[in-house]
Amino acid sequence: MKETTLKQIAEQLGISITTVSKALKNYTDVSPKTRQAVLDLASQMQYQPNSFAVNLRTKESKTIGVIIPELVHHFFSSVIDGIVAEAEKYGYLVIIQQSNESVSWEQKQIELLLNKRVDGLLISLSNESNDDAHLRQVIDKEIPFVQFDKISKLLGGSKVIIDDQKAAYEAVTHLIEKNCTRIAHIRGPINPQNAIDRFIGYKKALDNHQIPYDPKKVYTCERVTYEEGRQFALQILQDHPDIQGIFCITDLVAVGVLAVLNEQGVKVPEQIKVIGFSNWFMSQVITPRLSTVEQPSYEMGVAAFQLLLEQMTARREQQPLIYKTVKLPTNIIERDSTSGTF
Amino acid sequence: MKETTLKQIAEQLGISITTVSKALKNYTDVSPKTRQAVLDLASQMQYQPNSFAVNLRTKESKTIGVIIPELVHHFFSSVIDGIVAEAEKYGYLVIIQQSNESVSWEQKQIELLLNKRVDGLLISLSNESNDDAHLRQVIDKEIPFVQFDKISKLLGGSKVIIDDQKAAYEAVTHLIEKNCTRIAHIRGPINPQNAIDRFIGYKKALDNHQIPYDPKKVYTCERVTYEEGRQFALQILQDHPDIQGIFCITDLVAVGVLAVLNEQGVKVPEQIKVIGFSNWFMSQVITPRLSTVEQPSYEMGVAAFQLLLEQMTARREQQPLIYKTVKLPTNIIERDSTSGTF
DNA sequence: CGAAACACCGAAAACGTTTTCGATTTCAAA
DNA sequence: TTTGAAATCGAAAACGTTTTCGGTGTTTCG
Repeated sequence: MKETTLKQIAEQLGISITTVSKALKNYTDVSPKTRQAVLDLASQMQYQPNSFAVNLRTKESKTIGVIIPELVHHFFSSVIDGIVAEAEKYGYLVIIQQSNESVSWEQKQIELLLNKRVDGLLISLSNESNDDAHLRQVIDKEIPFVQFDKISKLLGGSKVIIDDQKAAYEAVTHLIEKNCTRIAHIRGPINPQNAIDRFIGYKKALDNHQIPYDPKKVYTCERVTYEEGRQFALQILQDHPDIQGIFCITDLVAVGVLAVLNEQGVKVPEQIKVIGFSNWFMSQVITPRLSTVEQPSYEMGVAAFQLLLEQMTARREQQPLIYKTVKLPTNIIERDSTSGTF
Repeated sequence: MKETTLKQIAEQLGISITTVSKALKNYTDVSPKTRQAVLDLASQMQYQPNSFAVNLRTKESKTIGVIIPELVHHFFSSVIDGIVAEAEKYGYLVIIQQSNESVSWEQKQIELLLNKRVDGLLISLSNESNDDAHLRQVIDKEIPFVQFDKISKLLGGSKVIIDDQKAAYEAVTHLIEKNCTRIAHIRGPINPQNAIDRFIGYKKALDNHQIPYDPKKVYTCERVTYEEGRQFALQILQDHPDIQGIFCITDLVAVGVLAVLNEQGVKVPEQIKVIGFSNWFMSQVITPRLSTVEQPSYEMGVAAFQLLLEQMTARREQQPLIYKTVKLPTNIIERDSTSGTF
């Protein structure tokens, strides 16, 4: 009925707890004979080390924490997928907490996870997080820590990102190559680095193709929703009836735009071309199928865990933490919403 | 630099560890004066109990495990959302593992979580799981345990489900009320209880409305994908050119169906009406917007945790576990894909 | 004034493991 | 036969907390 412990095995075999422990952990100072006896009895009694005791003794939980804005986003659940899969290979379990795009929640979740004494932390910042005081403590305490996707450039630690500027540049260039010259951008909120970078990429692409930048053609989302996509689409039709291309901060917004254009009888891609970002699953099943920027979400999770693992092993060996930044490649996926030229 | 411990506080104050511990936990046998002194110093030194030690001592981890087939499904991430939110209220953290629809993985994940000594387990079965031997051990060990959504009727423990038969009955009846008489059903795999129940609901609805059941109009998915939706749609158009309604096991499949009908120039809902299941986010943004059965996913997560909590507290108080089954209500959401009558 | 009640505190055990370090035994070499 | 090294083992401490139980010292009441 009760759980098997080292003590029980030791008593049954008439040897010490120490020897049992050593036998199970491949120490060299235990004879082959006793080792075998221990192994046999242990498997027979279905011995499982008590992880509470192991944690206490080793000061490790073999658990990492992940904080993301929202789980119910295809991108994030896909990143998590990658993290969990990679973590599993090394015997780590993953605890996921959501910040709900609020910096105070983010703060709270960090403390929760630190109290649970996770071995490391993976964070994608909330849109609200322009200030990073609550993250400083993580750095200061030397907790292994890596940021992914939505990061703070000012903050130390490892990072896994895509080249948002380049990706946005390519997306807008894609529109330009289709002969779009009047191109609007529905951008993300002010704080997040990736919204900023994509906006810069948009401007650079215009600039490099001798298209004048017009701030009136830029619309700023607050919450990056389907609804906002719809609203801005209407707004754009009203403000710029001659618009030819729309570059959206994310597919969700682009889908909202497409819905409105569809309702208003505007033909896509014949009259207006639309490109999104992130390649949500949804994008390939709507009509017209949405062109977008593919972002390696699963791979991002894998890479993030690997960087974290480096730090965790460094820490175990009392060595200074290694901070790296990994940039993952993106690529344009051309579908119906940008096909053909004007 | 080092973590604050009870010992440090005790030494600073010249009292015993015992008293410090009691002061922090509202024991009655410590004077207000010393209590205050302890509280002050503790907050000043930023004392945080070492959870490893607490776990070991209390034999609780304040952590629960969740096993789902796949995270990257809107339904499941939404359930998880509910679980995490509710768990947080009671100080529980959540570890999520995926079975990838494979029974051997499911087995493996259960063992992983049990080894980590989670206080309870929440499971939604994989499609493969017709056999439940690997779950018996959980029941036998008296681990608090509740199944949700995809359950095994044979297995004990608490359960949170919807009334799949009723929901499917209503969905098909909805089609019939729109004057559909020739109705196909794209069903789920053979094992999962909910696929079976929805199929039964489909048959009952036909039966109750004097429509003969035709097994040729039933198509069985193996992996319940968008692609399968497309394939079966083509098949249906070929087998039953006069079909009027299609009831799909899930929205994802329905979206595949819609795509094909669209490509083939079949008008929805004018020529064929389609209804899905689960109300994925996608369903309200495609054209035509998909009618579906709303399934309370977030609420399912909340309810599942509550049932688990009941068991966990019962267990802590050495009382027999309470097993309950909760059925959550569903309702039909009518959108464009079933609007109008023939 | 004596006894009983009360308020406050601490020693110690326990949870189960890992690891250090010293002790013992064995065996080959001198 | 002695010596030294090698092989094998175990005692004990440590990780940090919780909780039982007994021990003071003080107050209250008959």
